[in-house]
Amino acid sequence: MATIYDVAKLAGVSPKTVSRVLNGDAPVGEKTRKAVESAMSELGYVPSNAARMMRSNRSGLIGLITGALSHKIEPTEPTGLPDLYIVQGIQQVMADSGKTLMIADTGGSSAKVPKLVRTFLQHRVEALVYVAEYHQQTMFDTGGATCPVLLVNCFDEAGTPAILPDDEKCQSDLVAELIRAGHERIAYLSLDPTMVAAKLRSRGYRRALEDAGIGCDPALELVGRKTVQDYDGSLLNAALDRVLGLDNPPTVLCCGNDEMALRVYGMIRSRGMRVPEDISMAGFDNYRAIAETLYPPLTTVELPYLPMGRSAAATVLDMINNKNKQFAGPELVAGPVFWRSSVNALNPVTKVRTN
Amino acid sequence: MATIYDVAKLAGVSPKTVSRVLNGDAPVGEKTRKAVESAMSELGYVPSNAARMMRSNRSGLIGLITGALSHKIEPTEPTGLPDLYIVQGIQQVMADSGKTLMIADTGGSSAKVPKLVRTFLQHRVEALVYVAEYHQQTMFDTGGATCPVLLVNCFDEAGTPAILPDDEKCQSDLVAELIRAGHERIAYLSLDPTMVAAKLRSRGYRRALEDAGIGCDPALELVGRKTVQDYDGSLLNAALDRVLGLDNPPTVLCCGNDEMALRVYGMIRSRGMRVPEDISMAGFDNYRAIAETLYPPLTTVELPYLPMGRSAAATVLDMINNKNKQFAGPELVAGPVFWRSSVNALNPVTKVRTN
DNA sequence: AACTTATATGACATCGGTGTCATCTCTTGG
DNA sequence: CCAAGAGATGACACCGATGTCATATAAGTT
Repeated sequence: MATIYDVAKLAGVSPKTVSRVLNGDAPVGEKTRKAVESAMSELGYVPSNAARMMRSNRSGLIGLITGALSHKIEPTEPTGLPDLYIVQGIQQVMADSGKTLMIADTGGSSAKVPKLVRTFLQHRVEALVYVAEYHQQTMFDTGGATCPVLLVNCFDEAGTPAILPDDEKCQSDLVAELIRAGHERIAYLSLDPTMVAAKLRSRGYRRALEDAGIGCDPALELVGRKTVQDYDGSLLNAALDRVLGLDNPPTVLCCGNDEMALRVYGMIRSRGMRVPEDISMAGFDNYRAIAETLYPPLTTVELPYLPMGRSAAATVLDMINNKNKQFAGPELVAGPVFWRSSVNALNPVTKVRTN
Repeated sequence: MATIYDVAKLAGVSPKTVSRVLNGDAPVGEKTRKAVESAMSELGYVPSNAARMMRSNRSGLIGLITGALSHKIEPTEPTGLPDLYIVQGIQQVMADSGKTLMIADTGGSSAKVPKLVRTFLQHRVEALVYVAEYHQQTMFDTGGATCPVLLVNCFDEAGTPAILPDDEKCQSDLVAELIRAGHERIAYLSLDPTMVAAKLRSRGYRRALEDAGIGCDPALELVGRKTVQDYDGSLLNAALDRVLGLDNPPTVLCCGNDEMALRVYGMIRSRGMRVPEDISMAGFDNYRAIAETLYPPLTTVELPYLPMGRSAAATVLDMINNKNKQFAGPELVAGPVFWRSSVNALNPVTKVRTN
């Protein structure tokens, strides 16, 4: 591979002049520039990043650690691949910034993380980004890295800067829309409450009710799924029995996510009820394969994973450029409500968004 | 960041001795090693890959270019994300080999490729891998790279080494199973014949018939989809009319892919026919969301994208280690037939595989 | 003309490792 | 007892860029 010396010799100039042509950081005579440029293309010269970096101490690399590439990508499990979207968002912004993204996959085992971090540090990445597959608390072992670290879709006790989905606000926005549409008896079927997202969504549900001055009825708030593995739906069925059997039953069922809504659609129908005439339904995630395919299409709310990725990339670049700057609390990113026909509008409302 | 000199000074030895401890390439006294190791951990020393590389001229990097991260990941479009699986496979093998994979995404525009290649060359990648999103012919602009180049899921005129899915053998294997099950009138509804995969699958269909001594009936081979965008299904419906109206109609419908089979299921039913009692069905891709969910479950065949990725990684490593070695023709990788109840067994057969 | 300033270029050291070669100290066998 | 070989360590140059400083020429100013 040709070096800057080869180019210099062929062009009849000093290596430093070639360097100047490369970087444009000092004036170079027109004739000299031409000579250097033709020498470079003749030799197929490409500057070595390694050599460049030794001098400047800036690698231009960002290390990204994720499990996004290693899941089973099975559309039968409607998880929606959030981390892949986040990685996309990060990639988009980085590509424009001139930094190069190094992506390492954990292959599903977090035990590999320290080794991956070490490799990144050997490459002198300017920052480390860790993307989790769902909203959770983690312990990201930075192996004593001194570079900026950003967590995405997760957070830790130490208060490392993080970009998080605003589950609470999304749920609250959705419930607020339901209230605007005239509903007051709103039931909530939550996911496993040990999940961070489930807790936040429930809180958002309650906050929307309180903000509207309606108040929470504990009888309307039930757990619809106990563990991530509990797929038989018996818990959900029982919860549904209980809430529909109330003296003052709900007019809307808010589900912890779209998949649960899909199941509830079936259970509602097998009870001889219609959506939305007899009861309205709402989901969470805007998992299109479900929300748009169901009949009637499902009103839901979306966590903006792509924007989260983009925001994460912007934050990282900011951290690199302003090393001293303090980054306060986690950044929360919320997404839009998608209003579809699964909710019966008791009041005439302005549509929020139909697509 | 601590350097090897800092470690050497703290441990009271020469930098070269520290280097020896790092690489284990020469004997070091027990006491000296201990001293060096504790100095390293005390300083949090991590060797600089850039410096290391300058001397050894081996970057330990593999460049991967793909659009896998940038698609719309919409399970409503049942494409199956082949390239993402391939990337996974490559990642798995690379992680074990000690090489670091640099992944660059084209963001859907192939115009970015030369720039990405250039960035990779600056990092002195030891090989370049290009992964296409579907089986196709390409022109991969290597920008005069002198390192090994491998194409995956695509090929070019120049005969660059490539790893390809064996569409022909997969289709032929599937049809051979249908014949073993006693079928002789086998129709084939192909994808757009301008697609490489469609041509190969049709060829596999014909070869299986010829190998079995049955011979091809042109009336049984029809185009079911003209362009990638043609989703209204009118062409498919017409083709179905034609083939079902034959004096000697087929006993099986082989579809260009599982998605087409899904549509045909509906069209068959709306004609009052049952699968498989009145007519058997087969697909292609083993796109689980469809093949396992349909009733009855769909017999189909799978292109082994993950193994293709693993094979690609192994090939690349081989190319790096044996620069002189010649790599003949593209490597074709085939996958298994999944035998499900959409095919009526006219003969008693041994099951191939039910899951 | 003398002086300032801008433009254009090169010499040389340096970044942090590793390859080469030299040196020194022990063993060990003849 | 001494040569030969193994083990342990260091001095020094080098990989390919760029930062610093020096120098030479041209152009503009008083």
